[in-house]
Parts: sequence; C-alpha cells; structure tokens
Amino acid sequence: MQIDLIIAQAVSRAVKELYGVDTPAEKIVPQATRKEFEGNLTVVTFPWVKAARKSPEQTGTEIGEWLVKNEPAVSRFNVIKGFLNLVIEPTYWCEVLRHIAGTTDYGTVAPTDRSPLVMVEYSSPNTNKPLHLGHLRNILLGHSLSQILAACGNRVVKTNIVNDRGIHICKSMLAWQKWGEGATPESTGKKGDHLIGDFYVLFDKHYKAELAQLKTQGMSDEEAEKASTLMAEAREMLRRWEQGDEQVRSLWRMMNEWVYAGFDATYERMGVGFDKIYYESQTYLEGKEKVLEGLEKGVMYRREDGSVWADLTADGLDHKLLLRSDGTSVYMTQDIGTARLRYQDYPIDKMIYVVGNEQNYHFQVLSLLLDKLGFSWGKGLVHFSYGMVELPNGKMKSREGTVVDADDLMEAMVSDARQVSDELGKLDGLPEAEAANVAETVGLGALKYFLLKVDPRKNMTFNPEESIDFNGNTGPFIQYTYARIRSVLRKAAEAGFQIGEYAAAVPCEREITLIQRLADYPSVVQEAGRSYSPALIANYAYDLVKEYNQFYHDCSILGETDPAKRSLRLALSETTANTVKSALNLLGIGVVERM
RNA sequence: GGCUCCGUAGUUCAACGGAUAGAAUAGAAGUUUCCUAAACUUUAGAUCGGGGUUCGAUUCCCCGCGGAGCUACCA
Repeated sequence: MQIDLIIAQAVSRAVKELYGVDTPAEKIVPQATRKEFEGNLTVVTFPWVKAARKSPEQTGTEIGEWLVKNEPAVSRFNVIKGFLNLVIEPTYWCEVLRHIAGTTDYGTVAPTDRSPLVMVEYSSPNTNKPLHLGHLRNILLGHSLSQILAACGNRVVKTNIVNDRGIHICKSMLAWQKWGEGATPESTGKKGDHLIGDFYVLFDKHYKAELAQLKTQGMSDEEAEKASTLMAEAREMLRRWEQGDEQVRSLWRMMNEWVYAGFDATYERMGVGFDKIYYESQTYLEGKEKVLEGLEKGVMYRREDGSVWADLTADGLDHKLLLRSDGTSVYMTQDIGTARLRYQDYPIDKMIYVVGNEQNYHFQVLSLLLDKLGFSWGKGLVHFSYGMVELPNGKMKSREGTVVDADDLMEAMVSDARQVSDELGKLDGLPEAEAANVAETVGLGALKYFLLKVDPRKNMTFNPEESIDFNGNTGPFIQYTYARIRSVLRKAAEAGFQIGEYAAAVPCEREITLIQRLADYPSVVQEAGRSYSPALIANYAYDLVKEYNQFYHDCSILGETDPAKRSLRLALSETTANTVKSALNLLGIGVVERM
C-alpha cells in the first residue's frame, strides 16, 4: 500500500538482478517527480552507474524497463539526465487513498505501556514579569513537540520549572510593600502577572533614581550600587526568605499566587498545559546532596575556600562551580536537583529541555554532570535549543520597553482576525459566541503558525509595525481550506451524496498529486519527531492545502455527475480535511467549521 | 581571545548531497452568472566571497568577511 516502499523494493530487486548490487530498499528514497516532467515518482540512478558501467541514461532506462516488466504498479517511465521518472498505474492511487481514508488517526502511532517515557520541559518562566513573545515561541514549540512525540508513539510528560525564588521576585515584593498601597489583581483589575511585572519595573525605576542621586554626590557607578539602600533591602528580604521568615514567605506566597493565576490564564488561552509543574523553591536545595555525593565519588573536587567544582577540561570544557564557598547552590546545582526529583517522580527514558540557544553551554555541562552523577538519561538529554525572536532592530529589551507582551499580542491577533472576518462578511448571521470563537481560533492560529513554521534552531524576526498576515503562507490560509472543505462536505450531505465506491475512477494529475501528498503525512510526522521540528509539520500542512486549493479550483466536486469520480473527490476532500486537522493539532492550532 | 550557531529574491521563510534553488509577501497583469476570492492564474526578482571533496554542493570540509549568542560564586 505504501507506494514508495513498493517502488524502493522493486528498484532494489532490479539493481540486484541487473548489476548484482545489493542496495537495501531503505536506502532508496523515491521522491515526488518535479512538475515539469511526466511521472509521479523519481529515482536517482547515479548510485548504480559505476556498477552498471553505463551512462546514467542507459542505467535509468534499463531499470525502468525492468520495472515496467516486473512491477505492475509501474506503467511507464522516462529518463532525464539520470533521473528515472516513473508513472504509476493511476488506479493504484485509488487504493492508496482508500487505505489512508480507512486508517483511524492516520499518520500517528499510538503509544503502549512499553513505549519510551519522554519528559518535555518548556515555558520555565520567572515569576517577576509576565510572559512575552520569546516565551510564546518556547511554549508553542514545547507543546507542539510534545504532541508530535506522542504521535510518534512515545509516552510524554509535559513539565514546567518555575523560577519562583531569588532576588528578582524580592524586588517586586519590596516595591509592592513600599509603594503598592495594598494593590491586588482584584482592586486594580490587572492580571496578577502584569501587576507583579509593574512592581518589578517600579523597583527598577526607583533604584535607578537612587543611583543617579548617589552619583550626583560624586560616587562612581560601582560605589553607588554598593551604597544603594533599595538593593540592600531587597537582599535583606532574600535572606529572610531563605531563613523561612514567615512574614516574607506569606507575602511571597500571595504574590506568587497572583502570578500563577495570570500565567494560567495565558496558558489556557494558548491552549497549552502541563502534567507536572516544578518550583525552584522546592528543588534548589535538592542538588546540593547530589553534588556532595559526587564529591565523595571523586567526580567533583573542593577548593581551599570551600567551594565545590567539577573539572570538565577532559571533555573540552572548563571548570564548573557547583557550590559557592558559603555552601549555597548555583543555577546548575538547582538543575541537578530538579533532575533528581523528576527521576524520582517518573522513570523517564529521555529528557528534553526546551530552552533558548543562549544556554547551549549550560546544557552541554548539565549533560556531562548528570552522566557523571549516574543519571542513565544524562548523556542523552536533549537540549531543544531554539533561536531568539528578534525585532527589526535587534533583541527585545525590557529597559527600552520593546518587549512584546504575550497577552497583548494574542489579544491584538484575535481582534485583527475579527476585523478581517467582519470586513469580508464571513461571519454574518452567526451567533456572537460562535463569531468570537472563530476570531479566537483564527487569530491565534495566525500567531502560532507564524512562530512554528520557522526552523526552531534559527533566530527569527517579528516586526510589531506590521501585523501578522492572514493571507498566503499562514495559519488562517490552512484553516480556511479546512473550513472550505467542511462546507463542501456539508453541502454534499444535504444533496444526499455519499462517498461510494471509487475504484473505477481514474484520477487526474491534480488528484494523484494530492493523494501523493496525503501519503507523505506519516513519514513527515516521524521525521518531525526524529528531528524535533514542528516546522516540518507546518510546511507540510501548507503544501497540502496549497495542493488542495489547486485541485478545488480545477475540479468540480458537487458538480461532477459521474458517481465514482464524485466519490473519489469527496473522499479526497474528507481525507484532506482530516489530515489538515491532525497536522494543525500537532501544532496546537485549532480549526473552525466556517470562517 | 576561545567556543557555538547563523548568512538564500526588497522583506519574511523553504530546499534527506540531486534536475532549471521553492513559497509567501510587497510590485505588475488577470480570474466571480460556478462547491467560501482569507482562494486561483501569469509575470519580474536571490544562494556573502574564495578554495576543496563529488558525476552533482545552498547543503559536507578549509580560509576569509558579516551578524548573533555563550565564555558569572545571576538565573
């Protein structure tokens, strides 16, 4: 049923018989024939010209003749510059389509109890400010990756590590105490994460003012920073937090709850979630023991000042600090602690960290350390390292107020979607709740697709001056095609058209190409899982609907009078819709029945 | 300085070592008595420079040039 597999195997046999060469079928990857040539699948013959002792053209011709004679699926062939273009018997395509249409959850592999247990960490916010565009990319990648890995037959645990402690949150707390006048999310009507973010900014503002003031008294930058009473107060607050001071702790708990409520609202709107959330306040002490264990095993060493280090020079890296001279933990130690807790909770086979590429070095070190400390999955941990979202003139900078807020952006996208819908009159007559739902799905679809279609490893650019498009290579274009198909299917049902037998139909070029695309889906999902790339799914979905729109334009479905042909087209439409929906689901993007 | 990643149409993005480097946008020109024109069609436009490996290089290797990131007893 897998046509390219059939061809690969046939070619493998052909070259064995013709030239006595053993080429495993897996090594032969037939590709879709380019549009300008006749054929459906193309095999490159260069690998065999040496063994054949013939020109590429002759080699191709010989293989082609062998295939026509021995493989019923091949009806014709032509050879151009060593490329063997094969024409597949048209009725075979109906078989392929029937197979796809009859497969539930086509393209995905259901996990079993024995499937690998994979944990994916993403989002990982600080609690002192709301989520921004960079988090959006992270979260969407993490969520999509989780979906894809699950579709590839893995058991997936989605997790999040919240950085809820440290000097940053103390700054917000201090500012709230000093100038907050008891403000709460309820009293201000602000989302909790935004409220806390505002106090963080407020702290910074007062701190800067204090520094400026001190410098007018003739202090240097460094002296002023040392003399700052605000910063001293923040540090004092952190000390009290670490000692478990109940006053500080309860303020901390209250403000963190506000932030979490805010984050949850953002996650919910994005349509993402987690199976298990870890908090650094609960994990940051955990790593210490593990490090001391490593010290005993001789994996780490202690310096004269009491600090503990790992020597990674044998692995081409540097010495890495793990415990300060006062015995406290650093970031790396916390990550070791978190790893330890996680492994206690879940016997994971693989850990994937969705974290920006600025931390490449950190994860290189973490992998080595976990391995040295005896974590079976340490060496094989995956740092899913994605690129930054940049603005036209560089990085987002909170100091310059150029940070693009996640909630604001989502809201703007939804309202843009609504405006486009209204202008086009697409939602006229729909109940308001439904219209709002369409705008929500389409607006967020545009945003998600925009962020996911790019190769995750690469930096990408977002221009806040230009709104994200709804035409062309976009989420809404894909959603639109889906809605269009659903509309046709509704009308078909009204007209009483069933999808009947279509084996007798001879598909045209357009239809064949579309079936071929549909047939590609499972391998695209696998490849996306293997290479950790939601972008492959996004590009596939786009190619598929582009192909469908051309088919739709050229071939009438409801107007087709031949029942077999009409059935073929209806089946093609329904299967395309299902596949589009599945692919978008892997990206965390929803579909609508009309738009 | 060292290490890592990246350089493709005006712009934003594609291209398991394969044919004449694809799309989308912006530009030009079209398609609606016909299943949703958020669509379809036509047109013009690009691989940073120099070597090497290969039948074949945007892709792999080396040297430049340009950009980003890391190189904290911050997280």
